[in-house]
Amino acid sequence: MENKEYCAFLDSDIKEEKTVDFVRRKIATEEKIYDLAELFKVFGDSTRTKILCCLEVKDLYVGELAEVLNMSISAVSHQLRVLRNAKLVRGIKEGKEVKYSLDDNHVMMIISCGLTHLEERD
Amino acid sequence: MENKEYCAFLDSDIKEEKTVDFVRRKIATEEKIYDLAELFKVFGDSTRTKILCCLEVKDLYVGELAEVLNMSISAVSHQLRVLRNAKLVRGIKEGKEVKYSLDDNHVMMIISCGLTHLEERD
DNA sequence: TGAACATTTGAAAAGTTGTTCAATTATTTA
DNA sequence: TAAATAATTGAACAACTTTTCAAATGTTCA
Repeated sequence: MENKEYCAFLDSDIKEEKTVDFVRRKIATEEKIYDLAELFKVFGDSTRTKILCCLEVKDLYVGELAEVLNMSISAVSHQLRVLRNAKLVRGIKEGKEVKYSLDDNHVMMIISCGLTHLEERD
Repeated sequence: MENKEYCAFLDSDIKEEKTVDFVRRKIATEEKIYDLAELFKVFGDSTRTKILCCLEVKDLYVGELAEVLNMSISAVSHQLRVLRNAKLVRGIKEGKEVKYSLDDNHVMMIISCGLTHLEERD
């Protein structure tokens, strides 16, 4: 900074340094960005996205989901665990069966946002 | 359907069949869900999400992004291509350098949706 | 209690993704 | 024109993900 009026070369160096620091200071924390990416990763698989779309229509048992998706019950169950861990769906035991439903209303908001982008993009 | 009043066993079979068909009919097309998952996959990596957060603060050159993220220029460039293909960012050549910016305003809407979910979840 | 059913779980195989390294392209400037 | 700089690209490797298969868990009901 004290070199400002004496040396144009150093000055431009300092300016660039500032841009980087400025951006670093303004963006969300490392941790928040990591969590955000983890959340989107969950939406980033068409099996899981399809499960979410199904559950928006109607709460469903694991076996029903498997039938709709044309997939093995085991594969669906594995994906349901991922969705459960991300708190996107919830499973409630009803006798032998487990009925799944969307866990909160942001799920469909996020999906709608995505669909809007797709529509305006193409 | 014509068995309805004669056979409870068959009837419950038919009901279950209907649920599956109902859900299948109501959800978005296979293709739309696939595209949606592909879009979210792009957000599902913390390097890329961080790039988007940086570009929200300020348009930046590839080298500046690399410095902010503390990554190689090559790694950043590879990720910028993914973001470009998804039409989330745009690069404009300025001499030797390329200045990147967010391609549309849904990008930050999608990210905000995600952040809101995270905040209300924890 | 034991058979039948729905779901979950763990491990392995097949496929995908992200980073690195080296080479290439494109632009500026000496 | 040659050297320097910024960015892109392709191939290879390591790390991770998704599905499958087999086994385990938990619940109902005969």
